[in-house]
Amino acid sequence: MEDSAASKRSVTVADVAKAAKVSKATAARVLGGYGVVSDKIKDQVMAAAAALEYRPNELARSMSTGRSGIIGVVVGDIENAFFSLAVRGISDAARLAGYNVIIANSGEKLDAEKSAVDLLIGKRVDGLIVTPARCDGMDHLHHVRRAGVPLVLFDRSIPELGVDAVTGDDRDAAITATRYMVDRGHRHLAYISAMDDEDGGLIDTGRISNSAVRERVEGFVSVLKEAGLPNPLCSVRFGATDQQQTDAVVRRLLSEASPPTALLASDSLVGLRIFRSLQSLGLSIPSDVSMISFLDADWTSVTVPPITVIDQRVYDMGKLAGERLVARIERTPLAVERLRVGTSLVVRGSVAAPGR
Amino acid sequence: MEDSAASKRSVTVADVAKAAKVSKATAARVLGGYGVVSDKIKDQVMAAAAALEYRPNELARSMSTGRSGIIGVVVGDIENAFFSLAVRGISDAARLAGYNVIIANSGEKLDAEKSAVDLLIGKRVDGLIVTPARCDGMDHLHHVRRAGVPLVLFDRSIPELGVDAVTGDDRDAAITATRYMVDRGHRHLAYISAMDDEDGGLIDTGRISNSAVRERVEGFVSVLKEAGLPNPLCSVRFGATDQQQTDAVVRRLLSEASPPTALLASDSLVGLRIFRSLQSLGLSIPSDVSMISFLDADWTSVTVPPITVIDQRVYDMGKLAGERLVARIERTPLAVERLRVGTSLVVRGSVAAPGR
DNA sequence: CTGAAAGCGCTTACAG
DNA sequence: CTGAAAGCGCTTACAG
Repeated sequence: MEDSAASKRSVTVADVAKAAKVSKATAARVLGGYGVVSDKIKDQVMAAAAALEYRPNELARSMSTGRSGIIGVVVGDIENAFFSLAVRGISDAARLAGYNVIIANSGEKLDAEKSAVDLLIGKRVDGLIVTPARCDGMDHLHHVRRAGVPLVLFDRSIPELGVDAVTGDDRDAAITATRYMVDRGHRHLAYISAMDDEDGGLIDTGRISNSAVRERVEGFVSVLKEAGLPNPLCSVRFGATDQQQTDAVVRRLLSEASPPTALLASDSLVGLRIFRSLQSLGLSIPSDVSMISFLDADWTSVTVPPITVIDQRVYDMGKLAGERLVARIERTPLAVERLRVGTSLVVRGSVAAPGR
Repeated sequence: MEDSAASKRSVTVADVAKAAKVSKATAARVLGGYGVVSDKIKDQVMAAAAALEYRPNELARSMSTGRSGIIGVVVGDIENAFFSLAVRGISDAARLAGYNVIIANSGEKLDAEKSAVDLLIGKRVDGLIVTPARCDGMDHLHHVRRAGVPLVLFDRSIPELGVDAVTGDDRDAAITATRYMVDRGHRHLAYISAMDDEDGGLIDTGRISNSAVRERVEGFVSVLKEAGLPNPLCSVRFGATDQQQTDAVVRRLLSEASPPTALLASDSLVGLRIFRSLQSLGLSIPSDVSMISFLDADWTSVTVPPITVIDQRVYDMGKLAGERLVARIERTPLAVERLRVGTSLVVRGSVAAPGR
């Protein structure tokens, strides 16, 4: 017990060198696995290192080499299945390339995102993957570029930044899902997102600061327009940030003059909340209200009815982002581009013709 | 584009010092926020730092101070809701105390756990929280202690190690849940876990290497014994690692001479798989088979019927572990102990009297 | 209050 | 193949 109480100075190359009776440089060479050393001496050093339980100080190593071997990832909310799946994809790609990952949460707040980025830059990460909370406000990201740290955007793109982005095909996905519902006869639809409520309702889709949401909304709206349905912008609702807010959004929607008969949920958290709202209102799916949710989250397949979803292949998105960043770190010559990962509609049982 | 292509040398205290026309030491003092500096000079330095976009190199800082400000966390699987919730609790506690968190996955494999621990020690984390894959095989954890790095065990305890552990009250939780089912008349029960199958069936609960599972199984078995039910050990099944394996386990169980009428799932992933297995077998819950799952995962409340669960307060567990580790890092005098976070049974609709 | 020097534990030329 | 020295960017005594 007492032996661990005092945080003793850890054993260094110098200690190993002394024990092995060689110079620091020689010990460092075998311990660091670089340069050339005779087998005999190598064995000596290894034996000494093992005896002393030497563990390299990666901090010092990074200081000398200028590489930390760490990839920084800033996500919106690690508890969201979307992000934890993405992080696994990123981690897998990173590990394969010999990098480790350090994760920070922004809570989708610009301020938190800024400090997370600063922190990671401070730790001298070799590269950064970030899910920008807003596609305006990007000074901190410009700074990352100026600092020469490779950057890949995830899930959302900011063309003005001139960096790679890995996203879904959000517009197409929204179009497919919306059309699917329109084709089944729905004339009153609503799109529901957890984004902060733009006060005063949505005037202009171009002003939505999250590019993924913007493109989905644009896809949604375009289908409504092409079907000749009125006021498509009024069918887009924000603010479904928690169960209570979602209940309010859904209740307000359903008490309108022409209530929607079909709902499109912007992510699986919103989808789950909508499901609960409808359930608590005693409405049944799909006979009273149809719904489709983004993301093939686990809960969507075990409800009654199971939920029709847009499968986003988030793991692949994460993996691709990780691979892309590694390529950048290693200076592979590559044009800056936006990589889109395709989605597909998984038809289950939550959409029917508008009923009664 | 070209300006970011070359990863330019980053700006250092020396650069700022030169621009502010002061010594390195002085610049370092204001930039590092230590020592005393006149307001006038402080302003000069800050202005220069802002102009140059100085960002401290935390690596160098850590080298000098011997503190990294990082807490390392090794979890079984970050995609498991149990761990992502725990990580949020840990992160919150860490952030509050001014620490950052770096997460590594072990996939519940001892080897991966060992390298993750080595890696984190190499990065000179200030402390470590680990979910030991096995409660035997703990050389690497002994080494952590010998290196003087504070360590807190999460979810599972290893008394021989003499370090703090934060766990649930697994035995009591299992007892409560099992009793609940026995009290409703069940005489044939089974406990199902995703742990690797011990070849040859379970002989001795003491040999289960994961203490959380062991204690749950012991609780489960003790209730069966006290109810005078035969062969309690045979009612414990491992290997429900994925859907296919779980289907096999469930099918085997239900085809026995006296098939179980009530199932206890060791975690929410296993619970979900069991739910699907039963569903695909056309069995209904609870009229054909009753079930209870550990962890109040989101899917459990939206199924039909909603699932009766053991609510584990995982966020609190994580927070407590984080706080405890911080206290250790900061040398708060505290006895080594095992902290148990209480659980509660959330009764929903998945248990009924054994029917038919 | 400010500065010059040493040191943290590595790696990287540069000699021998 | 091996060693002595300088340097990475900070902080920390030690002087002045």
